[in-house]
Amino acid sequence: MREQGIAIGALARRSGCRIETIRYYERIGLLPAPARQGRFRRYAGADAARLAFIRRARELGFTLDQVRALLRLAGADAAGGAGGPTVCADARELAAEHLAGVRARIAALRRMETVLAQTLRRCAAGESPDCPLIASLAGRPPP
Amino acid sequence: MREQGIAIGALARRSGCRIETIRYYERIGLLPAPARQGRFRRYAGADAARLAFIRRARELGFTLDQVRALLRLAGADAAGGAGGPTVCADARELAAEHLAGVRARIAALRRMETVLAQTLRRCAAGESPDCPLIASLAGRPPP
DNA sequence: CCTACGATCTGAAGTGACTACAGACGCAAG
DNA sequence: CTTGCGTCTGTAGTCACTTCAGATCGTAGG
Repeated sequence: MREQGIAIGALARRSGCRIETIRYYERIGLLPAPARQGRFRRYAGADAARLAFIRRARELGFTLDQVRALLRLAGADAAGGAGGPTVCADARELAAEHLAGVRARIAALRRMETVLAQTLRRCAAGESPDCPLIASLAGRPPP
Repeated sequence: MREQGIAIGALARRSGCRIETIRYYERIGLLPAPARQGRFRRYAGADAARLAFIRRARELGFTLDQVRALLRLAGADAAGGAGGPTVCADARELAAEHLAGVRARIAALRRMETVLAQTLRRCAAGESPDCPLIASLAGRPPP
């Protein structure tokens, strides 16, 4: 058995994470330190699965601390036993909180979008002597 | 003339920025170093107006670099002259780019929201043996 | 044989926009 | 006298990476 697992570059390609990100996750303890062949990291299937989990969670906008918690829950889940419903309830709570945050951010961005789009329309109309965007930022309200 | 201008705390209250933020803006050159009375900063009306401009721009989501550019444009605008239309066109371009970015971020957040809400519904239903959220993060797709 | 290349390694520093903290100063009221 | 307030300076911490400098290794080409 010469080559067990894959190199970090291969893992990066497979996972869509960058090499530096993978090493960063290792440094902060999100990924375990993998096996080494000489000085090179070699990743097994479990490592790749864990990284894929992290990546999906990140794509949903979870913070790394939340990902850490979700990984712990996933581990408790996989360990089996009667914890199942508790695990799901905990995960649900975490996700619900995160969803609320996402919705708040959407709302904030939409308010920005509305004002920006409105101001830009008045800019494009070009009826004012001074720039409506600059004017409204300067606190000279539109008539 | 004993007391010219207002103290940093008063400016913070008036502007809605925190004291530390005001000093931070000064450090990075977004606000000019104000006059001093002894060791205390004293802000004049122009400073307050500039800070208000910054704050409104930040509320619309512009980055500090964009705010810097907008301030320069506002200055050029106030200087008067034939630059007016050019200034407005530049500001419009800046804002249009920013608006596109805001819309992209809204779209990304909405994708997250959709997936999160969907998964949470399946979680709440509680029909699966394992947690649907954990399962989907682990790459075990829903049936 | 020498060299260039690609992949990897380590450790440190930079990003954006603040926020927090430590420790000192000066002035007024109690 | 001491307490408290408001301010000062300077430094470091946050989040999730990204970038950089400089070293090391095996292999392929000339």
